[in-house]
Amino acid sequence: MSVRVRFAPSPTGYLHIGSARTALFNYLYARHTGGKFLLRIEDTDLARSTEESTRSILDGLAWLELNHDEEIVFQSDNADKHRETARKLLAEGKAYRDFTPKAEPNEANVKDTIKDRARANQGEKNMRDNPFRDLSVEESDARAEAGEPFAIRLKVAEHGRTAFDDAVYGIQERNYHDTEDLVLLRSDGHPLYNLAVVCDDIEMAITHVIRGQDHLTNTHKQVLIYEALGITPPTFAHLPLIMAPNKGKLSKRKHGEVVSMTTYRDAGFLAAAFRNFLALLGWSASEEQEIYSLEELVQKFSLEGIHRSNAVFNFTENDPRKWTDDKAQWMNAEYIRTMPVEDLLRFVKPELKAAKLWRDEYEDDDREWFEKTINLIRQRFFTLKDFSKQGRAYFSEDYDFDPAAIEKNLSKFPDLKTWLPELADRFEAEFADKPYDEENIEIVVKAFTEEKDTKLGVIMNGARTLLTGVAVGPSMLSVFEIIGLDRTIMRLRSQVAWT
RNA sequence: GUCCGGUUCGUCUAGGGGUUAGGACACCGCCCUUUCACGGCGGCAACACGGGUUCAAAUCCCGUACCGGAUACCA
Repeated sequence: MSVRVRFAPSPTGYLHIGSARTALFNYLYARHTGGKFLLRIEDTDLARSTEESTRSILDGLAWLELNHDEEIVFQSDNADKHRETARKLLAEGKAYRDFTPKAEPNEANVKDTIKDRARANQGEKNMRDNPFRDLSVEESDARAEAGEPFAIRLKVAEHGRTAFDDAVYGIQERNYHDTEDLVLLRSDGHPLYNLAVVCDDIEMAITHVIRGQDHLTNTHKQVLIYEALGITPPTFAHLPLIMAPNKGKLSKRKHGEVVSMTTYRDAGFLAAAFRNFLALLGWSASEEQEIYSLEELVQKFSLEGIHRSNAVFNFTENDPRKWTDDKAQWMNAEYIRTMPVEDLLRFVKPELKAAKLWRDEYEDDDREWFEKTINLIRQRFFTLKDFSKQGRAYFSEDYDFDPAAIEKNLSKFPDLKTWLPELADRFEAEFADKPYDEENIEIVVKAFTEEKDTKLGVIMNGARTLLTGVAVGPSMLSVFEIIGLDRTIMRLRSQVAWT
């Protein structure tokens, strides 16, 4: 039977880094096995689901290039089928009506309330003590017909255990004793998560459920539903969780945008690099290679390579340099400086366009210059943003001067205020009749340096500041050449940086 | 509380009876260089703890600690 997996996010926010990795693993497994990667939006929680969130998640997946097969399934569209299934189980005596009035959840802190309640039970709670569990069919029917509201709960047997062989965690067993008679259908008629998931997974013919480890207990409940339905459950593979630096939960509320996929897109990350980084969080091919193309990931991915322990997404709040995981930043830089230039150009173009630095000539008349420039400046860049920020001076006359660069390379050497314009004159004279290339530039600048009885670095770094606005970059000889004679002369004469 | 899971450098990880416990990122130092966040070389740094089993344990077993997850008419 061919593999069918699904990524099933609930649209209650943007695409979280953990969800993105789950999607990636599902995608890789599907492609590796030649199966299908399906998408299902779990929007059964009407109160929290939003269309905007769905769009944001879809955007995130599109950015990561995790294209799904077949039509997107919206879980809410299947509510009738879910209800039908619940009624079927009720009719078969595998579920029962619970007429207990619905308890309103404490809005403020649902999680804590639940935890406190569970703790208060001291683990002594009998999961089978629901008074309506053994209500006679006649009475149950009568009360329902009389219009009394009820929820439908699964009737979990007194003795026995659920068991499944997790592809990552191995054999998982749980006594029925520890599982409550879970609610399948709310008293307002809305199907609940566990029921909906099972129905849809069956409907979609899912063969492998790959999802976060936080679903481990849900899986036992779902196995129960499969058993009640008489259907063989799919294979489960639970993924270790991605934690915050303090090993606590990585949450949208506490950690903000670092966990959102769109943040990385907007910060100038390459999808390929981030995908690569994500793939290595909780999975490895048991080898030392770390840079993988998508094709390699697809080829090497296996459920066996998934780890059992949680991974930390490492970043330091309030440290701009380490706002996100170091390795993710390094990997992005690695991609930027090593990928084929032609590929990189496709990503640089929209970046420059967005910054209003793009000129169509870069694709025809100036293509050679453009490619050479990108190739030169990418060596020290970390993100696509750097092309429009640090690299701005290569594409525009309207660029800023980094105060630190001025301080370091200009202010300390007041002579440069007259020397640099002088160098401009020298360039103008010297290059009137010879090629403005690195070799000749070096000769001229060195001669100039000797005349002024100063160090080469003083002239070079002063020029760098004037020509590029920043203190870092490629070899100055290359910079002179790539900026071109006219712009070099103009910028060396300019006094704006000095004011 | 109860159930479940986990624990190798700061982080991501390799190794699953005999290894100088390997790599990557980060950090530090040196080199290259006109500066530099490129590059090169090097350094720091880990088997949670306690018992077993064994000639031999990071590796197998048990316990403890710690961390995490779940515990809802949320998903």
